Amino acid sequence: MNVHDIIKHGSDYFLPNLSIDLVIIGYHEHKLKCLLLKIGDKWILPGGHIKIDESLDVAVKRILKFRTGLEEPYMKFLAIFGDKDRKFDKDFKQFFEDKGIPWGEDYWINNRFITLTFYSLVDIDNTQPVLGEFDEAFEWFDFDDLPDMWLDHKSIVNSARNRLKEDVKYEQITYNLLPEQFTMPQLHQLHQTILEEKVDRSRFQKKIIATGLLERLSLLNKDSPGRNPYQYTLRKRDS
Amino acid sequence: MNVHDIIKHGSDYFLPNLSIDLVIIGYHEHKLKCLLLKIGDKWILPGGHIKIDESLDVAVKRILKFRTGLEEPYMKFLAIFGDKDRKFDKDFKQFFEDKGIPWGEDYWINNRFITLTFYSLVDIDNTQPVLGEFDEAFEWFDFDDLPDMWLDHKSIVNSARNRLKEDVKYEQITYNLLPEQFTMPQLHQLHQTILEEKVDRSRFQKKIIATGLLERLSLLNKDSPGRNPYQYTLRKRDS
DNA sequence: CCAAAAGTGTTCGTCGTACACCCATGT
DNA sequence: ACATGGGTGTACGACGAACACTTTTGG
Repeated sequence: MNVHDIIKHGSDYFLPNLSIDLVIIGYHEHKLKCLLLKIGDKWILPGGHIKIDESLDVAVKRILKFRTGLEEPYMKFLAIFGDKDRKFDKDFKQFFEDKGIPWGEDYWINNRFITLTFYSLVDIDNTQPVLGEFDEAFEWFDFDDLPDMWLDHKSIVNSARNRLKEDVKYEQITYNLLPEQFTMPQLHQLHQTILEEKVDRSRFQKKIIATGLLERLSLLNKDSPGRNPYQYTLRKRDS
Repeated sequence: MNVHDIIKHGSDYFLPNLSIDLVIIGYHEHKLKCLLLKIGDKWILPGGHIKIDESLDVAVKRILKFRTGLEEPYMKFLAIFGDKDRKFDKDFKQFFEDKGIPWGEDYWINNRFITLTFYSLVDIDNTQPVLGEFDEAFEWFDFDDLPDMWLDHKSIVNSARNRLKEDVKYEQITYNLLPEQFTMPQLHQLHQTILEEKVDRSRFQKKIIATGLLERLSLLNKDSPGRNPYQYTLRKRDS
């Protein structure tokens, strides 16, 4: 099956009214980032569809792996978007006409889709984004500086950002945004960025260490002034 | 459109691969209950499908209202069940053959469905369940004493029960399980039932009152021994 | 030696816990 | 009067918040 066939007859391969959109979140230089793809002059969330004979969780992992190259990324259900007027027809018409690609009202791609959204936390430096057939570029955008996006995709991104803020309070999930080895100041700064507020260093460190989830490694040699921080890594499960 | 037409050609009216299942939860005599429908010799969760030109939230409210008669029930998203082998074909074949109703492999009802599940909290005494075309009976089942159910419906019910336990810790939602006016001992007992553990009366009362969400009304006249409890009701929003 | 960064300690207040005590009602 | 059930108060401890202090490094 080729891409132009899918645009037209996607229902032959995929569940016809469902789509999956991913908010892939990274962290770089004290900023939360989100991976977007450029189609035409606007940006879009990476996503895909569920094969007719494919379980949902398999589909999500397949799409996520395809987009990031990661084997076991952290991933969590975000929300459903099911409005009846949620269609991409006008945007696609514009795009395909600009590109000189055939387009028709009855193409599958113009269907009304119910979208299942997931968010994923990744280490940017360990991620190799992959472009789809129509994607002209990818870019990690700052959450506070999003470009023009298709339809309601900007609000999906923002709901993921708010959701992350909520989840961090109850779950230990932020390690996924950092390299395998990281320092406490790094983790501390990350939490402050996510929560958008100051967090007491002393208390933070004690709380994190008290969970027993981290393993303290050797000191990191910096070349900047100040004491060298310890490095930490997520403790193995079976220990 | 009649029901036999829908079984066969449902895709003409509904999104073809999506279904909605509802875990409708009530509370009676210190027990959490769940509304189930009898089809054949097994029980099933009330549910329905999304019309082709209908928003998801409208669909859920429509189905919930149809099943309970309630205008504005409390409702919350639970989970998605999207396994590829999730089909009802064998059960339906059995049922329709027993009933002498025509059945064919290619009927819509045999599709693979991705199921969106929601849970709802209702006041049992204020709820009038409605039977669908094939439903032989409805009944409020104790969570600890569920009957034989279709497919994975029993596990859906159990995940709703666990979810409720989690949600109660962070949200004030339990009022929906009680009549409009209730007493503090009632609410206290309800929380103990949901959490399946003892809760200190004194602390509970102080915490609830401190939220400022409740309005204290007149005393309730009991005919049992002991002091008369105050009645409470949920304070109006705009006050 | 000093500034900067990392790590640890101390004090204080708030809130959850457990329990005791007081109040009202039917028998 | 007393058992039963409902409402409130108190003493204790754990934990979060704020801030101070010590340790290590580069310049």
